[in-house]
Amino acid sequence: MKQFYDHAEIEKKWRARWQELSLYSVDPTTADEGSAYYCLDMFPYPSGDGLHVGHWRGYVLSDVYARLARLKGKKVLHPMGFDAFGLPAENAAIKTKTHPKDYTDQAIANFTKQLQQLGASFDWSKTVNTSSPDYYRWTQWLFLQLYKHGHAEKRDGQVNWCPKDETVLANEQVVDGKCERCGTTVTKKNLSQWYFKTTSLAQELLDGLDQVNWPEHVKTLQRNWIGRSVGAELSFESPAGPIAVFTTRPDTLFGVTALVLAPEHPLVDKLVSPEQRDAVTAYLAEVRSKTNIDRQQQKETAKTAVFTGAAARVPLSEKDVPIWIADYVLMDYGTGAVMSVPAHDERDNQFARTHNLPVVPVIQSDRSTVETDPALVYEGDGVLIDAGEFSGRVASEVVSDIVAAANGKTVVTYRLRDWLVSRQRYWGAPIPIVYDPDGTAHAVNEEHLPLELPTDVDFLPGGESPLARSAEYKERAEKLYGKGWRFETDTLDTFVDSSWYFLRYLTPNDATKPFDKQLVKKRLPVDLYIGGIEHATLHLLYARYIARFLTKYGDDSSEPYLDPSVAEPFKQLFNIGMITLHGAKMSKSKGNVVSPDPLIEHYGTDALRGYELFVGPMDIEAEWSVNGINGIHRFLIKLVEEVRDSANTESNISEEDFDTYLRSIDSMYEGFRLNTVIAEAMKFLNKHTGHVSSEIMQKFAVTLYPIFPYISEEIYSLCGGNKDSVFFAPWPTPTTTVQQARVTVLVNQKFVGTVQVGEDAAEAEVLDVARDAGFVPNNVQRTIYKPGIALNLIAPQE
RNA sequence: GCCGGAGUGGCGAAAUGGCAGACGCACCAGCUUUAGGAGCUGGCGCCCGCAAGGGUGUGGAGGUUCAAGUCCUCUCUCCGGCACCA
Repeated sequence: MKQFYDHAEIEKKWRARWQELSLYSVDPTTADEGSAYYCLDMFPYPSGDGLHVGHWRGYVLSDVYARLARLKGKKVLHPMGFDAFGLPAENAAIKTKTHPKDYTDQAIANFTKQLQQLGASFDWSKTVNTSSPDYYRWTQWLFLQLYKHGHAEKRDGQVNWCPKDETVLANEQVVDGKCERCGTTVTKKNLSQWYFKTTSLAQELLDGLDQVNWPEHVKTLQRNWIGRSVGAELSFESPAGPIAVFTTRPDTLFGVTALVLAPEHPLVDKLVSPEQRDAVTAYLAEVRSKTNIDRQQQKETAKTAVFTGAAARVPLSEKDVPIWIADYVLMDYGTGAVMSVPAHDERDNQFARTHNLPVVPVIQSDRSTVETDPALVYEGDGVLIDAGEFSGRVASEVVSDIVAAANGKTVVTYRLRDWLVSRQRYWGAPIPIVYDPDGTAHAVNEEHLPLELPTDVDFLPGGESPLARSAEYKERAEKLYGKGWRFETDTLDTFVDSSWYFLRYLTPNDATKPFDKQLVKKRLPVDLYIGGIEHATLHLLYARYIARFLTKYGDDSSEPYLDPSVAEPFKQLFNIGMITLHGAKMSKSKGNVVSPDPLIEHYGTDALRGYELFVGPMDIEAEWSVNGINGIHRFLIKLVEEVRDSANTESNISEEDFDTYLRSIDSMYEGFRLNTVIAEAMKFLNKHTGHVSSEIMQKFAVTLYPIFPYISEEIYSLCGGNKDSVFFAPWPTPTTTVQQARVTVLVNQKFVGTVQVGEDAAEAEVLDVARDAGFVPNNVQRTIYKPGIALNLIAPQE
């Protein structure tokens, strides 16, 4: 049968035709607001390993929606580019002793070729490459705008350090205490680094989630990551001055038995008494030697801590409590100081019991009144006891009174940390900062952008940026800015590159500005963004932050860089389920990569596209098994055979039949249920084999085109489709009216079947239809009709 | 611990509260054959039965309803995320 479906021939023919017609190249300026459709893939990191069948799934999915939108009359922008800076290229280059640029350019060439095999409708005239100076000059420009508005700043702090990659990492890049890229256990280091102040937009980032059509679990991940909590800041007097304490439970103030500071708290040194000096010094040294992992593991064990020798006065109660230092208190959350209430907080309780501090219950509960076990912690609500003038009142109801009486203020705190963007690596965009001879930072002049990567360096990592070893880079700074001036030698996190690429796709070659504000307003937000869940708290958060920044701040005038309508850049997000093999994500290092090449060779691109979608629901992980592709292939063969036969067959397909099919797949396409779209198409063909007329087949081909573009073109043209390509065909619309209501027929309260009737059908009409369907017994005495829902027939029992 | 999501044949999975298992894979039987790991026809949840047919069935226990995989309550298991965040 194969001679009738020569996929290689068909693909070759139509690929050439598409090329000739420049079908997928879109001028973004032509669309009006209503017809613009932006279908975006999370752009890939071009690794030398190439594409596997897992990568395919997302690109096929986005292509389906790009083509579908086109058939429905949209002016579709469907670009593809490369997130080309980053560690893997650098590491691969080190390993193979090539330059990262050569490695990357080659990988991009290879990727491009492989992406073209997909038969996807990418507009390659819009492509971007983040490692190209034409692109990263604008990444640097972006940094300078953030700097100008106080959103980029350099500061000392304890940072996550990956000893293997020899670079710092952002909080989001540390997963389970390990480096997201290489899995090495992350350690701490004190370094002066550049940060973007994501925390200053935390509330906006949280609120914006309510406006986007994203999967609920992704929104939840971001909400958890931002981690808003409302509490109060109270001031405790100490010998070293007032100490601010953040708490979410001001109602437990009277139960405070200690004040605990983070080891890095600035007042530690001033507070320590001479007798405790040695003990504190030893403890701080011990803390410094611990990794994050060590520190976290104490959660289950005892809490280490040391007494400072000083005391603090608790507001309102005016009691004096000891001041301790413990590493379970984090300097970068809240104020770095915690009021310890062991009776009503699990951690404080562990701490207090380890160090023999008193446990004082101040909220009455069944347990605390009856029991005397200090290990019992009651975190719920209740009536206050031993709480001065507040005794006898309900804890949750006196929070604001206590805050006011203690001269505190209500504050909101976030778990989100600022985004650490410095990297001590070579293959990234140089941070456009120059230091004067005194070491003061200055923005690089915009006319000096792009600040290009020096090429005269050995880029082996060594704990400081390879850029610091470049003689040329040093000379360049002095030449431009004067003797003793030097450039910042760290490079930017690659997530900065990818935080704005979707803006650049509209004007990828504009040498005068990073993006066109008016065009962006017209084309964004992105209508459909497709990518993996792994970016839920990385890329998606960073890109939202940058978009927020650009819509909030502007050049010199009051006008923002971007129209506020783009504050949420991704209107709809779809998370593509990963393809696994033997339960694991495909990767070359695990050796479980399935290449698409032999499958394309044997079954064709269309069959592989279809199978990628048919393996299961698109948002669910799917285990790869090659067996199923046969079924898709057989369907395509049948399709071609049907076309061969259709010239001289009489159709037995009513308009209703086709419309029923059409309505089903329409709603399935809408709901991303592409596995069932394919199932419906199979069902339709199976049912009507031998009886599909050319006319119906033409329409059928259009409905299959988003998924199977090559074969659809072929059968469309064989059936007399009179356009150059299905691309210009209209999406079929139903010609018949639908029978809206499905009415249930019951006899003596017992279900006998359902009938389809018009939405506002009268009882008599429903009864007629039910009788025709054989549901109505002869001896019906009475009928009860709930319009549009159920028809109950009462008949005497035999 | 907190927050999400999911449990349906041998497998991937379908099912606006209305005849569970569509569609496909695998398997079985028969046919065909120019070889088959090709094609065609039929069968295929489980139990009883030669069959017609009957019973039973969507992790478990209750409930709502004429009717529940679907809605409600409780519960078990698995997956994902966050977690010493005050």
